[in-house]
Amino acid sequence: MKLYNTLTRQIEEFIPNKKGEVKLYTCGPTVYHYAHIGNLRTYISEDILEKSLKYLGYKVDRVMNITDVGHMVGDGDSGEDKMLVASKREHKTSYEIAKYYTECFKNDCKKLNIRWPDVVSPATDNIDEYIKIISKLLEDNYAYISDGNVYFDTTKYSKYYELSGRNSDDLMVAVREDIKEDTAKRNPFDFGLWFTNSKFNNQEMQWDSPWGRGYPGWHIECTGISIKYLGEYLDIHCGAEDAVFPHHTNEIAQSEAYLGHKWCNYWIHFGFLNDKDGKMSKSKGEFLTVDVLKEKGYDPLSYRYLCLNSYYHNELTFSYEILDGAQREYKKLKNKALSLTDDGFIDEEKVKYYSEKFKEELNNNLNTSMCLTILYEVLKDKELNDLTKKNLIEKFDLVLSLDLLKSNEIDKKLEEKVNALIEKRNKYKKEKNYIEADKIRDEIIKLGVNIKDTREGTKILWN
RNA sequence: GGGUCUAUAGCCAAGUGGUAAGGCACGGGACUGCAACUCCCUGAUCGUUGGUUCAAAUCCGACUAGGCCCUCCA
Repeated sequence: MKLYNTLTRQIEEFIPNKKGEVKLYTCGPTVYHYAHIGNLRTYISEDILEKSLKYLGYKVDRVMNITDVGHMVGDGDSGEDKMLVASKREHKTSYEIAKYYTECFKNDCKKLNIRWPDVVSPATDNIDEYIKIISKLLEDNYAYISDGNVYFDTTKYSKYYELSGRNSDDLMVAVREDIKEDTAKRNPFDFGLWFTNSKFNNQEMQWDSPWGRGYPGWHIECTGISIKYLGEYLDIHCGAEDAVFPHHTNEIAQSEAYLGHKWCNYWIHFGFLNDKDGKMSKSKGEFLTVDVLKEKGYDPLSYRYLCLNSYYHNELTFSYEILDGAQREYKKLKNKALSLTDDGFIDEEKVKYYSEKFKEELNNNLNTSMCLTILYEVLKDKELNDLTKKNLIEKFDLVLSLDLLKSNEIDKKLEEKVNALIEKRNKYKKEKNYIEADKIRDEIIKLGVNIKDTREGTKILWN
């Protein structure tokens, strides 16, 4: 399987540490608010990666963290803790906030057919692990204590800039206007491992540690959770493109300093979903959640289809025009799949042929756009009978997860009502009273379904 | 200022040296009493500009435009 590795900046053959097995770590969400669809794009991509690896025959151990210990607020750093701000806003404790938004995130994943990873661990469940790692980093002089906090010394780790391709001379300190430089650091790019003394002094979540009561830095949680559940050798670590620096850069530094050897061979990063003004955010513009899309009449899976129609690393620009297009495409595709019958016998040779083609495209850096093309090819292939097509679509949907063969729940009462109206309409049609017939059709459309006249009679089109 | 990624028809998008996949929309046709369903047909020389090559959307350089990052984010 070929994947684009940020570490080497090229597409390379993926070779796991242990043949046939993949240790996969994916950075999870910060649960201080609802996730917008841009956030969710990353998890769709990770879902595709996990399912593709499995489809290709790998055994996959996947772990994801939930960041439930606060960092900064909103899209600017006004010096308040995110969890704390949410607590005040909703009159709940930080723990209640975390629990609530974790559930919301889980529900969004369900709606988008994102499989919930086997291990999902909240940052606050692993404090002992962080303390163990930080203690060793201090022992080995990779870390130091200053002004009550523990920092990682980035000058002690020679490959610090390997992932991001930067160098210390060209980085700007506190580049954003509202950020103040932390003067307790020895070097400007050192980062906090444990805080007992910071601007978030009213942090609700605090724990005892050898360095005083406080809370862990942001980066240490992924290192701690990953090593705890997946061991010292990781195959793939992924996240959105904005995590390359500093988050993943810092993770590599502290993990390899702690372990004393190379930690993870493949780093995969996902492109953003932007709007016209650039990066989507929770505080600017429309706050687009899955539920907002649903309220506007979009199927969440139309959004999944939209994401699947291009490479995971490409940026996407969101607009309703694009989503409308994706929904149209998705609905048409699904209608075609659902209209397949169980006729014929399964043509094993053809199944093998198309399955291999599909695998080849997954192997090619997860070319999901081509996977969809193959799906269209299967539907168009005149030599294939319906049952063979169905069989192939079922296989492809293990990865695509677009529910292509799953007809929507049919409301029995509604069906009876619509059938009665169709009968009435057919009477008028026979009498060539098209005015009344059209009135009834309008009535049916108002009930939320469409109808289609075919040679075999009038059929109901469930949306 | 530096790093990094991207630029293909109205829209989404594949293609990684040999004369541009696929989908949607539009238009035309078939079917239909009509139709929102279905089926058939139809479109681009690849941001600009140099260079390498027998041959470039594909490699190299410059330029232009845009995204992301430089201690919040997916």
